[in-house]
Order: sequence, then structure tokens, then C-alpha cells
Amino acid sequence: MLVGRPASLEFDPVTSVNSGQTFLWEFIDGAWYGIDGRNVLKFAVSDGVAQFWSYPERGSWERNLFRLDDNIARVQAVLGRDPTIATFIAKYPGLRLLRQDPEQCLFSFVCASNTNIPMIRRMLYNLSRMFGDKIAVDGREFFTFPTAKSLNSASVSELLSCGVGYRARAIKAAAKAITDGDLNLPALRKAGLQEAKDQLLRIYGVGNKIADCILLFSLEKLDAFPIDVWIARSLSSHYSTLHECRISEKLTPRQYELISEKMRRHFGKYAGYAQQYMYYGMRHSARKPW
DNA sequence: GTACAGGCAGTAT
DNA sequence: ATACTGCCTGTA
Repeated sequence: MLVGRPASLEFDPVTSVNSGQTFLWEFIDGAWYGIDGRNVLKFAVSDGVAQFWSYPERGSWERNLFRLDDNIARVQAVLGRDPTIATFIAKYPGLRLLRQDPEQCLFSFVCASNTNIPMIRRMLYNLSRMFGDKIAVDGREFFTFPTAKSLNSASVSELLSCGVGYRARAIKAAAKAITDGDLNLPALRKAGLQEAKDQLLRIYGVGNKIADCILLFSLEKLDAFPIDVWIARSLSSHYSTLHECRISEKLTPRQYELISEKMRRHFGKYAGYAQQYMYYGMRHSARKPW
């Protein structure tokens, strides 16, 4: 799909924001509206040309969010040597990884444990309504994503009223770590994969999968390879020969690390892109509506 | 009623 | 290191 700025690049923003990496996007009256940290983002597509807005104004945010600075031709060329991924690339050529706000990404995936996407969306909308700041856009109310500070001072009963259940404790733990300075997310962008992951794993409620999602979607670790049940299914059906043992849907932490590392060696430094093509391909062929 | 959904931590072995 | 278990909540 051709976009307004820069016109020479091709990608599909609709597919990308609906590929399960991010949760607070919705289609309203012909345009897509999304929350990224303290910004309300908007785009509309017609006749293969996209227009982008943000509130408050932030020039060319789409370049940052959709990772247009990545050499996608190179990514697709490298990953396309794998026949399975080549099929997915051909099917969804416009799919892109997103570069999300790290704090929002952290809280989003803390909420994502052991539940489904409609529930995740509900939790995050409720949290934003209760702890975010109201912004009026196009005559409609939106809410910025809550800051760590606001979530840190939230009471447990307030969090429970957002429907987060037992994740309340994890939300509080992450909010406290950030507020106290024990977890410095921006600094992790420059750290190595393992170093950054170790920092995230110290947080209560953050395990292997959630840590890898945060690393890939918000901290520049394009070689992070998150394995959820969908990826596990895909690995066991397409890549069983790479692994001597059967891949079950439930992986022990050790098995997770082993397989994740093996896929990293197989796909190289863009392993995270391969994961996203696989994930979206699996979800799509399973006809998940979200 | 009960199974299930994009995991994780706690405990026992 | 692995196996097993409980867990908030809403929907089918």
C-alpha cells in the first residue's frame, strides 16, 4: 500500500496495528485511532494513500511507529530464504513491526498473560479511562496511557475494578520498579538482548514470553523471539526437524530459552520479524477476529 | 454448570 | 530442571 509520506515506501498500517502487537487501536468513522503513550495517533487510508495525524502534533510519527527506518527489503530478503516465512511475506507484504512506547508496552503485556485479546483490550481501556489524561480529538474523548507514577499510586481495588484480576499485583510491581528507578526502560534500548531481558525478568509478573514481547516491540531487540502458544504450534508444525524433541504448547523456562535461541540462530538478527510474520499468519489462518 | 483464553509464580519432586 | 497447580474475568 502506498502512503502519503514518504510516498516511496510501501506498508500496510491497518494490518500492522491489528497484528496483535498493540491493543488500543480502533476504527471510527473511516479512520484508525490509536494510543501510544501520551499521544493519540490517527490515520486514514483511501485509494492506497494514507494520511497521518497525531494529538498533540508530532511530525512524521509513522516513520517511528511503523519502523520505516528499517531496511525492510533486506529483512524480507534474508527471512525469505526460509520457505515458510517466504509464504507469509508473500501473503502479508505490508506487515510491519511496531516501535511502541516502552512503558505502555510493558503494562500491556503484563496484562496479556493467560487471557485473550478482547480481554486485554478491555483491561487497557479501563486503565486508561481511570488513570490516563483525557484528550478530545474529532469531537470524541480519548485517554492517554497511564504513567508508571499514576499506576504506582493506584489502589489495588481501583485496579481490580478495571478487570485485571490477579495481574493487579504485577502492574503494581512494574509501576513501582519504574517509579523507584529500579527499572530504566529507555536505557535498555541500548543494552544487549540478554542484559535487557535479565532486567525485565526481575519484575514480578514478567516471564520469558512477556519480556521478549517488550524487547521486540519497544526496545529495539529485533532478534528477540517471543514464543506463545501460537508460535509453539507453528514451530511444531513447520520446524519440528530443527528440534530433536516435540514442542508442546507449554514450555519449561529452559526449553523456552533453548528453542528461542535456536530460532535466533536460524533466522539471524531479524528473528523477531520472522516471529511476527509467523504469528500473524497463524492467527489469520485460524480466522481469529480479535 | 464447565471449558477456555497470546503466562506466571510457587511448591514439590 | 521438570511437573503440577492455582489464578481474575468474561464468554461460549
